Amino acid sequence: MKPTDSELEILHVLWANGPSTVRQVHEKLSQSRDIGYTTALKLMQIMHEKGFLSRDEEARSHTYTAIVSEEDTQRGLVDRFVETAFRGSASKLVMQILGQHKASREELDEIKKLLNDLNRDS
Amino acid sequence: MKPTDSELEILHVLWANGPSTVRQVHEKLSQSRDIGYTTALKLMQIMHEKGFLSRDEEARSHTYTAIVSEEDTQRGLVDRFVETAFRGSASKLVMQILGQHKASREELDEIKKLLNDLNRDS
DNA sequence: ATCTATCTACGAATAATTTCGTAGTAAACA
DNA sequence: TGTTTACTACGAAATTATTCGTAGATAGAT
Repeated sequence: MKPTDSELEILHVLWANGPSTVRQVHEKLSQSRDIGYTTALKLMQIMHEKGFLSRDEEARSHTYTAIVSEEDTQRGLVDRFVETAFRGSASKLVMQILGQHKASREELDEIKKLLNDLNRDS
Repeated sequence: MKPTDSELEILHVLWANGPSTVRQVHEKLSQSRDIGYTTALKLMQIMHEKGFLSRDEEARSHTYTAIVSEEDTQRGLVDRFVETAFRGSASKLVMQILGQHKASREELDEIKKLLNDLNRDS
């Protein structure tokens, strides 16, 4: 299933920092936007119900861990996005990005290398 | 502002077919999913209010035209998507896609050409 | 002239998401 | 021991998106 935008914010924190308490996640989120503690709590509870997060209830403050991987999640999101925004044409999406200079010189080189590797295989 | 998923469906029809009546759009949408006529109507009315579509009310069946361009819209969507799903790293998104073999050989070649051109400019 | 089909407008139900307040409980502290 | 602090659970409000039914008007057909 697809995480919502708010859920993604939380996943990013957990992916970057590893298993965390609500307090820790809330602290991180607070750096970029206004959000109440119980809002973060509720979101993480819901994500636990949905199976996005596991929860260690040993300590009084539970520790949450992302069950879904960053790669798998992003793959799903990209699939959906390509479908809705680009009617299935992934290459049009890539062209859009590259045309926008959304990547630095180094990144472009990295992408080029990947492309060459792909060509070699196929 | 960002069009919703349903609104994007309609925009895609208008971008592909040019100015159309609700009837025509509804017909197209019906090909891919179940949707009532008045649902399509309502959506297009809302999109008109939001400024996504212009409307010619001369005839009894109004003719709607996409005001926002496909490119601009997609640019906005990509920006947002890169932000929420990839924390701002466009190149990670590109790598994701290319790694997924989501593009055909020809498309890959086209992308490579674009990359070369970009390198030349910068 | 009447009936039928087609159109718009509008209200409202439903669902999904986001938000936070309150209550209850346990721990830490004075 | 009593008070303050920190935590979870839960309910529910607010918002946004999606859906469609109904009413009223107009055009076209009989």
